[in-house]
Amino acid sequence: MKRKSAAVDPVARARDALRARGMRWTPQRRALLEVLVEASGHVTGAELIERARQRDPETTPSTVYRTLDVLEDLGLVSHSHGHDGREEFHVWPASEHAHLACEACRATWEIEATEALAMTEALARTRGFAVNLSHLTVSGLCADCRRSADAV
Amino acid sequence: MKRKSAAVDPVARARDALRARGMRWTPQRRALLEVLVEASGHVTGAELIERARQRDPETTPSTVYRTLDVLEDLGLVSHSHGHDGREEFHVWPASEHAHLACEACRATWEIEATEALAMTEALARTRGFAVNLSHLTVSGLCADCRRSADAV
DNA sequence: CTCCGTTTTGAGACATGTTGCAACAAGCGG
DNA sequence: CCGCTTGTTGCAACATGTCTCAAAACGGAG
Ligand SMILES: [Mn+2]
Ligand SMILES: [Mn+2]
Ligand SMILES: [Zn+2]
Ligand SMILES: [Zn+2]
Repeated sequence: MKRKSAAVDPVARARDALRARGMRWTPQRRALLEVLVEASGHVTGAELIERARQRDPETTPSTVYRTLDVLEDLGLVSHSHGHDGREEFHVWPASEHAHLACEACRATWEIEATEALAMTEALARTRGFAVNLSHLTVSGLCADCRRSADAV
Repeated sequence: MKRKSAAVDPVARARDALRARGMRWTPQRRALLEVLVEASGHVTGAELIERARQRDPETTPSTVYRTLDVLEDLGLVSHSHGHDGREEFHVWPASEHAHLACEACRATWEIEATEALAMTEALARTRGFAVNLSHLTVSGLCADCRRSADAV
């Protein structure tokens, strides 16, 4: 049997968060939330539209993008940027992390907060700057690709 | 009187670099190079098209973007990404640096290589990863905006 | 100077978002 | 259940790039 406890279901949590701010719970938002709970890893806006259209072919891009903005304001999703600079949404990550991306082989890795501490600490100390870790993508050459490049 | 010495003029340097690779020196590329030498700071592709059109209204976007790619391959320009993820080109920077961007007030700062060393070193040591510093943009809240946020 | 192979350009279609605005509808109060 | 208020949607236009392909032209050879 289902319980209506406050925060078990992410969809219900989103609904409550919206209503708490005087915003509305619409079928379009509900549909996107359902897509998001089934997503994992990093997903672009275009991919989310695609998936939402499988549920409802009437799905409109502008509504999806606007909803993603709202959800980001509520802290329910976050985004970083892929190689092309395109936004990639990150849904309910297990832990906050930054991203590492090899420009050559296009592989990516996640950097946990502890590993990123050296950098965030330095910027906090010297500049009082609070780094948005989830938004951060560090690109460059991974160990393997670096070796290949040296060989040339 | 003008000298044809190898590398004084950035435009000539670009021309030589292109020819050395069997690529061609065209009026379109020359025009963009002339725009670039007069640019400073960070400039988006759209802005460069705009400026190129002041010289030659026939300027075509696809040609500009392709030329920027070529120049980046040659190491003559580099890009990072602004708040919206849009590419921002950096022309012949005095020194290689990363970027710091406040999400609230939209101010930006440059981080010199020495200051970024803490991070690049850590990633090199733990992962053998070579960070592309010029491409890096760290976003978050600057000291001032952090204070304002706390006050709320 | 002319010819030719290869690179480059420009046009147009396409991809991915963003924005203004009028119509719509969620949710509240009566 | 009904009507309002106000947040939301969908459309269309716009912004910024990317990609394909035929036509143009750079630059070296003859
Ligand atoms: Mn980039
Ligand atoms: Mn972003
Ligand atoms: Zn790699
Ligand atoms: Zn700020």
